[in-house]
Amino acid sequence: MAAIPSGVLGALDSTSDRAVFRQIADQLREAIDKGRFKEGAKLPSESELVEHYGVSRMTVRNALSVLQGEGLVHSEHGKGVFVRPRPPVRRLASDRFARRHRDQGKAAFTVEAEAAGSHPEVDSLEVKEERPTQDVSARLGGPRRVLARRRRYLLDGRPVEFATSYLPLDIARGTPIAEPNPGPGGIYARLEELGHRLDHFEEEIRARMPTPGEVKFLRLAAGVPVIHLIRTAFDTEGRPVEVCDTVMAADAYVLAYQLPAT
Amino acid sequence: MAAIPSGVLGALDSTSDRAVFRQIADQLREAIDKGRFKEGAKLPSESELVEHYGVSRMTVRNALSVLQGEGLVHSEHGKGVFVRPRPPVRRLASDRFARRHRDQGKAAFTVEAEAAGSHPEVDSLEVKEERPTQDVSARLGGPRRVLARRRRYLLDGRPVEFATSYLPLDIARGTPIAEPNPGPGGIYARLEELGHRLDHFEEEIRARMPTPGEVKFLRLAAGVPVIHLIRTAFDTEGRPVEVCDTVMAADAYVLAYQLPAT
DNA sequence: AAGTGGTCTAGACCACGTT
DNA sequence: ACGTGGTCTAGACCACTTT
Repeated sequence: MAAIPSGVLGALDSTSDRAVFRQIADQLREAIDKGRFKEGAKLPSESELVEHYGVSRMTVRNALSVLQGEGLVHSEHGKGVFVRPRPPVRRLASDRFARRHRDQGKAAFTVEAEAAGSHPEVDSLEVKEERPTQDVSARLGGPRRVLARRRRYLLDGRPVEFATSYLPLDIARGTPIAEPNPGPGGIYARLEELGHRLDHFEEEIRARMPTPGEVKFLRLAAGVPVIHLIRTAFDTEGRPVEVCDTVMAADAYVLAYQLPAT
Repeated sequence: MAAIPSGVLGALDSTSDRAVFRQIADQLREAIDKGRFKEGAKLPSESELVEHYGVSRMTVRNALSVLQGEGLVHSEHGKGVFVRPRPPVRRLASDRFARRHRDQGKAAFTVEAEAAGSHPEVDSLEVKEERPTQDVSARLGGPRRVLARRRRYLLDGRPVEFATSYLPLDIARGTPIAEPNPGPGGIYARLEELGHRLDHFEEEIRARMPTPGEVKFLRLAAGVPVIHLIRTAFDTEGRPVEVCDTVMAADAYVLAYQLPAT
């Protein structure tokens, strides 16, 4: 067991009334912030920290779990605890649904990811008719049944987003929208071909900790929240024609919007 | 010590390879989801859970800390562990900076909160000149010094948001913008009076776990992320005239935007 | 085989809140 | 005084990864 290089971590202040595990967490956090442990670097092992600070292992683990909760580090069984690297971030611009981005043969996600040098994938596509939740139904004007399109997006093998689109059956049934692959330009292009010219979108954004199911499906590290985005698309007659419910790994996204000053 | 009512929590599955503390967390989570423990209700005490499941106290605490990390429960020293109630949510609409909302004598936050029946407060106002971070400087076109306006917003005594506005000195120095109270309509009204008619805003949104400082300042419960919003205001000549850096308690906000389909 | 983190036990003492 | 959660110890055994 290697000793911890001197100067990297300090000593405990026994006169302080701050809990020992918090002091240890503070020192590790500071060392990370100051770059003494760089992104992806391995922290001292639990037993090294036990020896360095002269405390029990549970106290050290308590300190490390604080940092995990903050999203600063992640642990790998049998390997160690590492400073969590920041994954590449996907920027969603407010013009991402502009008609001009809809002309290509590929989905917007694919085009954009390849432009950024990433390898995009879409999986777990499910298309079925179902009964909407009360919230989705209300947003769509009260239909009793809807078409649901579910898919998961991955960048370079990492799942980053899980989305479900809901459309009223009277619009979507029997159209390419009900097919797994709706064709070039996606369902928005199909909606316009069906006479529902899109007028605007409304988006609602929340952030929260993920459910255990979301942790699994998005392979989220500890301390990573999700962004929950609900978008409603309106046609030029003011009718809501689609609700898209999206859960995103918060460390993989930055959302950008432009607001008028008028 | 009261026994736990039968039927509320099940028994452990010793044949499962799922860790015991996870099984306990699963059962408590399910009981909360199904409403067997309602918002604000007290969970069984640690010693009750110890007795019910026949495990050690650390195992029970481990289970409870899982739920805390998910933001489902919070603990109060000496009192118990409670299902975390959802605080009232503040909805930020995309027209919140429209000129028509700027005519009143009060700040937008105050007007809106009172309309919603809440008691708004603004505190810890600090106005000073300082050297901007590299990021803020770049967004403002590269000034070496800026005016910084810091304030914290509270609703019904609870801090919900902490914001700092940065403005180039050549615009703000010696104007009402550099005063603690910039007057009716806020700094955007003053900017327009100074000849910087506002054209549009750009907002960037991220979500992450809070730093220890943010936890303290916003009195955040465990398992509550923050929404980090950076807004840049542009005048009609295309010049960035303000950058506002805002950290919000994620459980107190929903952001709403409207996007054009063009 | 050796080192790492993951789980669990059975205690102990303390600080906080209520009765 | 008593029940609550907060902190800490000193072990134990296990599962995973690397040597």
